[in-house]
Amino acid sequence: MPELPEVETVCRGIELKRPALGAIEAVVVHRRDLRTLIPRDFESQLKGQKIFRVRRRAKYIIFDTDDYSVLSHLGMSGSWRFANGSERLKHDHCHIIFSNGEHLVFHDPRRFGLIDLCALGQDEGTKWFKHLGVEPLDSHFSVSHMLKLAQKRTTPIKTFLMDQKNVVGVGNIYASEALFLAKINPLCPAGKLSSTSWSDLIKSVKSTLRQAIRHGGTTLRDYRNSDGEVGAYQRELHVYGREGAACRSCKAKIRCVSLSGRATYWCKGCQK
DNA sequence: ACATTGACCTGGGAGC
DNA sequence: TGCTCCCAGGTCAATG
Repeated sequence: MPELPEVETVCRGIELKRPALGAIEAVVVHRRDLRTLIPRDFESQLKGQKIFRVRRRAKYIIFDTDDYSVLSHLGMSGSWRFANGSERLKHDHCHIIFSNGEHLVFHDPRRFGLIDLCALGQDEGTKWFKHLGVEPLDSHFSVSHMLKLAQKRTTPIKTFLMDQKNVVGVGNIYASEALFLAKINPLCPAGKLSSTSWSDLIKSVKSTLRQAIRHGGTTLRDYRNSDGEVGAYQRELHVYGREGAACRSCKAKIRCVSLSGRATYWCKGCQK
């Protein structure tokens, strides 16, 4: 479910409450077998640690503690939420219990999510981060960089944009939305984009993601922030999920095609 | 190296 | 009500 704006929203929500949490009193793992196993010594390593920062890299949430960086990916259906008591819902797989009584709970029906641990600040060297591309809200996401990466690539630009080795954080919703805003056909081979098109696309990706963050992300079904609230960006979507509806710009019918097995929404009138 | 496909897992909605 | 089928915001391994 969650793309960059949703993950960013969760990070900010947790960071807001972080100063009041105190130290980790206990960690309870109910189910270890997520996308990979939660490390067997996860509970003992984190006990007594204090989280001093919550940050994001790509679609990963990172909790920096005294000695460790906890890496968490939400997969398609994962969430972290604050809970008061030790309530345990179906698919709650891990509770982190703080000295102020708050519980931070990882919930993930499909178990595509991930919780892992590395030494503090060593995240960039892990297998999860090693092959990640540039951050889309960073200055390194530039025309020259993307032109070079896309050189001779025949894969559709929409697929290229979603490949985390190129640029991170853009998933199925925001890829369609950014391409619509940039007026670029999602099927266009990545290597065929001119520098003008790349310039438009980079601006569109940045503004789409920033807007979505401002709206607290997109909730199509499951997504909730750490306080259990839904996002609001679903009301702003131009093409995603709107097959057959009239384009907000040219009134043509929004189309849906499958690219690399993912539903891809676009407007034939606007995106040449 | 690159492009494409299926697998991972569960739940919800559509159709019968 | 219940069954089957298809779909879902992500990533990775396997295949040409």
